[in-house]
Amino acid sequence: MAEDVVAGVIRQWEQVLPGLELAPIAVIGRLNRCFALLQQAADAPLRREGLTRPEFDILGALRRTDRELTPGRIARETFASGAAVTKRLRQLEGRGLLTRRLDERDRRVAHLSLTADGRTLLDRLLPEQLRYEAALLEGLGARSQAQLADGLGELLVLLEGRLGSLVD
Amino acid sequence: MAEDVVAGVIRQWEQVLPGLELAPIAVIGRLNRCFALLQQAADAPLRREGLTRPEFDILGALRRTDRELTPGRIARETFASGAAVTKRLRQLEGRGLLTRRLDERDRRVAHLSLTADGRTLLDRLLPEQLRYEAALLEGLGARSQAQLADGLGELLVLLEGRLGSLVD
DNA sequence: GCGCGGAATTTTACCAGCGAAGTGCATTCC
DNA sequence: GGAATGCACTTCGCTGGTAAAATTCCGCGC
Repeated sequence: MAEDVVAGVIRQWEQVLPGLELAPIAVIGRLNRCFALLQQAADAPLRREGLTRPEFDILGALRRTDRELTPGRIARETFASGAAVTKRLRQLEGRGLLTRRLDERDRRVAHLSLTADGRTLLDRLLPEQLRYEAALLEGLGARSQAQLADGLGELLVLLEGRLGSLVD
Repeated sequence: MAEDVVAGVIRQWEQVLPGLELAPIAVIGRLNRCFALLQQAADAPLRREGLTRPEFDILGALRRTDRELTPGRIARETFASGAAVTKRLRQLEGRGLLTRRLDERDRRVAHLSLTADGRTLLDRLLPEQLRYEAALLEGLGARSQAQLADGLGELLVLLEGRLGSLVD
């Protein structure tokens, strides 16, 4: 079995500063690297359509919840800051992928929904994107994949819970 | 066992667009979220010292390889673009954490190394950072943690190999 | 009803990173 | 030896992100 970069890094540390508890690197370091590589690799189909991953996430959130969402809700749904969402909405609205409807009762809030174009684009792009991602993960084998998904799920629960308590 | 956000997302998709192969989301979607949360949470000790994670990585690369490195080497070692490294080096050099020595044979290249200050800072910060990360992961249990590290390692090997071939 | 607290969103100012172009240098090849 | 090629690094212009302030508005308490 080939060795990944991080294993080498860990060995270096052991040699230079022995006695450290390096286990976190094995998880967090690898996670960081995987993310960096995936970001480069995994969004190719999106980029062909001129979409970034966060933009795609917004379209996806609208599609899968299957109703209008407010900017604030989208921000929470996609783990993004309000300001970032504002910019992305403007961009997507400009491309005609979604529309904005003002609330009559509370005029601070807007309700966003996919246009026909936006919906068509997403419905075409999502399966393509999923196939592409599946191809990337192919070498893993179903078993490892499920195991990895489980582990990440546990971690996610943990982090979601812990955020705010340990943050300092 | 509590459920993570992504499980909910997957269920939504199943309901709205049944028949899609959603397995990749279980891995890649979770990985993305974990990364986002970790980035917020895990770098608190670094930020207290006014360091970003990529800057810390540079200091770490110099410390653990235990010799001078060129900017290019650092870029490869830390998975960053050349331009990004240039900026970070300037920053770190300005703070007196590392020094630049010009090569005499080839005056294009510089050799960077930690100053005493930089080394002291890293040697103090690294254990602190590791303890902090360990605390974040604590709830996982050693078994899950090792399993997760393994899975991520496999994935990393896969991605390292595949990059360049599938990128389009 | 009127003002105040606070919420939802946008705007502003700024910073980090990227790709591409630029600079300076070594080396190769005639 | 001198042009040509190509490398190591930096600079430049731009895009996209954030934090904090500004804007707009609701609804409560008096």
